[in-house]
Amino acid sequence: MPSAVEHRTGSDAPPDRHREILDAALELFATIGYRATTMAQIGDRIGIRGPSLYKHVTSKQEMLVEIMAGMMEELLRRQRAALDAGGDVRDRLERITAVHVQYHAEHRYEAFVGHREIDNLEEPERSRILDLRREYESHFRELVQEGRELDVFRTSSDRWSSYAILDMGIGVSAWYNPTGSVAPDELAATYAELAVRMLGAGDA
Amino acid sequence: MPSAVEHRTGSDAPPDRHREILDAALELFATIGYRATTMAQIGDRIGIRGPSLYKHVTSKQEMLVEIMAGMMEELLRRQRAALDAGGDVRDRLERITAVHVQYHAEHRYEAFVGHREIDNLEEPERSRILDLRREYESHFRELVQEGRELDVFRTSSDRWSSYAILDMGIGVSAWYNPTGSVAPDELAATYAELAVRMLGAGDA
DNA sequence: CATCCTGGCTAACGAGTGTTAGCCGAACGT
DNA sequence: ACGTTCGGCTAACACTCGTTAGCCAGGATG
Repeated sequence: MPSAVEHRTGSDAPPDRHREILDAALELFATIGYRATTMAQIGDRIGIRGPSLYKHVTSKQEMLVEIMAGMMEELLRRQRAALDAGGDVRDRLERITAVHVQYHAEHRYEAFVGHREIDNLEEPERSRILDLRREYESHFRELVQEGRELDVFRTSSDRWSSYAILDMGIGVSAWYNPTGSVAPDELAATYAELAVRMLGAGDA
Repeated sequence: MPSAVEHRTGSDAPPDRHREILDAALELFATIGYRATTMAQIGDRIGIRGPSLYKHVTSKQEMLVEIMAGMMEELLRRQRAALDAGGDVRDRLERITAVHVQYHAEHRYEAFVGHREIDNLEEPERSRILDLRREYESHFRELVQEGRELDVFRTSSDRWSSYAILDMGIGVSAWYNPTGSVAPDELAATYAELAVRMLGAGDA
């Protein structure tokens, strides 16, 4: 289920301009930033002029909202699925870490924009998305805490450890190269292992 | 050696406008971003008008250059000192990790801007600073590699592990609260421990 | 006292940009 | 055939913002 529609080859398949525009915008937002991106540039990417975009989207700001809300909701959805799959604390922490990293590799543009452009969202969307993010982060913290109380994890601070895991995953979206030789799920598994080792529950 | 000059209390002590302006700019760049920050806002912070800034700085872009170059050079300086202090691989890795984290906590604005605004630097400054960053990162990777070859560290990839350590430190600059109860050096020590555990060299 | 320098100010320019208005050709339904 | 809708286009508006020009008060300097 690829989210990008590539070059129009001829004139078959319905263009789905809305998606096409959002994909172009996403790439530009990720590459040069929301404020630096102009409507004309987005139009260029799909071969139309800037003002023509308004036949398909309502504003630049709304495009950012759509991208960021979609990103955060999808991320939470996957995290919840990982948690609902059950297992012991360590299993669940490995799974949500893997989900976290895999998403940040597979959807590095969405993830990168999702973290970098929050302050360019106008209220009330900004607060709404920050709430989602807090919920997302809290699942890591609660799991680390649970593991520590069960003596599965050893850590001096649930908060710092969970932030460390979160941040090393977020970092992936900044350097991951999809044309490289490492697959997202491979990277995810490696990072999950790093995380549990960090929490003092390595397989030694 | 605090870099910020706070509220003018009266009219003593030379204002050192240049520093004052850079500090105001830094705070704004970190808070709302380089492109979103206007010269008028920077002026507001120190009680003068936007155009008056040009009596002390040459341009907005040059302020960004000064901030980012200063940050990266200072970071490298500290890292080199940590490496030159010697010790075995594990000692050195713990030390550069601690330096990394401590700087990102103590100078979270500089660090945050340093990573977020790179693409807003015009060439050739951008390339120059990216070179410094690559050098900085390579020291982590080389140390991880050295440790792995000596069987001190166990890791499936020097590159990924070192990126993980780097990114969890960078993340600190985004969430660290200087008015909180945790001191930068305390956090640094904790993260250094997390790092070596991650590399399979925990004290267990 | 006269002069100059420092560092503020306002006014204005010029470039860039999101968005709106209004036009028009092509495809399509009836 | 004909009207309507879709989705392009150009022109233009409204506004923001970095930067420059030019003025002036006040203190330092001779």
